[in-house]
Amino acid sequence: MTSTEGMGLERVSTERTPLRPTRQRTAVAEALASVDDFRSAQDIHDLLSRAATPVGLATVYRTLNALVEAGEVDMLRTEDGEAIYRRCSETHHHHLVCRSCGATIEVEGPAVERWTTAIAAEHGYSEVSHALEIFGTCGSCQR
Amino acid sequence: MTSTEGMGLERVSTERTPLRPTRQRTAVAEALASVDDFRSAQDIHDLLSRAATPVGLATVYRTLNALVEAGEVDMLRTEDGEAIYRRCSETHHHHLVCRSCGATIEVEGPAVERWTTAIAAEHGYSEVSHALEIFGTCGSCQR
DNA sequence: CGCTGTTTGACAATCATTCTCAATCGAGCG
DNA sequence: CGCTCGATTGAGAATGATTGTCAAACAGCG
Ligand SMILES: [Zn+2]
Ligand SMILES: [Zn+2]
Ligand SMILES: [Zn+2]
Ligand SMILES: [Zn+2]
Repeated sequence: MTSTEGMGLERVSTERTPLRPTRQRTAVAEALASVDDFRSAQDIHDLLSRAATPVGLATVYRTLNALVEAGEVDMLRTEDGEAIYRRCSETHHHHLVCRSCGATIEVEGPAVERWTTAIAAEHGYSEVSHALEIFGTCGSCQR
Repeated sequence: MTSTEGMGLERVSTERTPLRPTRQRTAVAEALASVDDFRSAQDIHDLLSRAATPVGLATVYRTLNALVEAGEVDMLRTEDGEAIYRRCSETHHHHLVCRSCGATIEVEGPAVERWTTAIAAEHGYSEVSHALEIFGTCGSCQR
């Protein structure tokens, strides 16, 4: 929660080529940390050009993907297929997203986890993973 | 299950502008009926040009979207954001998809339905909907 | 300082999807 | 039938997100 601290950017990808914590990579991480809902790569890019830390669009995409790989951020797709990103907790969870303002809440559901693996096994599927998002209208957007 | 019978294309969209069952619209519906896994719009288009019933790409997209609107087909997105479509049962369900060959199984989970609405209500979200897909490697693709 | 592998970013290239719009179709009508 | 008019089609252009290119800028190191 301390801005960039603990984001683990300094040690992204414990395997492979250890990424170097450059100015632009930090900037992207900070931008993500400064908002609490999902944003598109272009949003982040705009946000950074508006501020005093311009970062090339290509770099924003590269960094975002690296962060997703590293499990530092969650990525999901809007109705029309655009990728949106959000800084999330490291543990497995799902999202309750406001369809109107984008307010996001992380939720956990052991029952769901159990159910999906059970169903998959039941049908002989292995290496199971799943994607679950809940959409609705949040309290503030209601009235 | 009887090829095109009961696909409801003849009465798509009971509201709005009642769509006319044209040659190309029927062709797309049949193409979808002939496969049992998810296919991209381009796949359908190729499939139709290969056969003796060419249908313009734009029309394929238009028809597919119409069918989705009408709730006749399910659409979901691949990892890289491409839209894929599948003829499905009318009732609410989820998908267990083979990551390798695409084999799809429709599954139901009352528990999940209950959980999502409960969680949403708990956080003051209304007009709740959700998206859940399960991915894995099917039995045949295992060995 | 020079050397070398990494990172960047302006710009071009991809690619799925949508838009345009003139040509074609088809159901109802005289 | 043959005509009319809105619905439909499709070739090709346009859009827009994402990725690829590659030369220039950088960073750690001897
Ligand atoms: Zn809201
Ligand atoms: Zn889960
Ligand atoms: Zn389905
Ligand atoms: Zn399979």
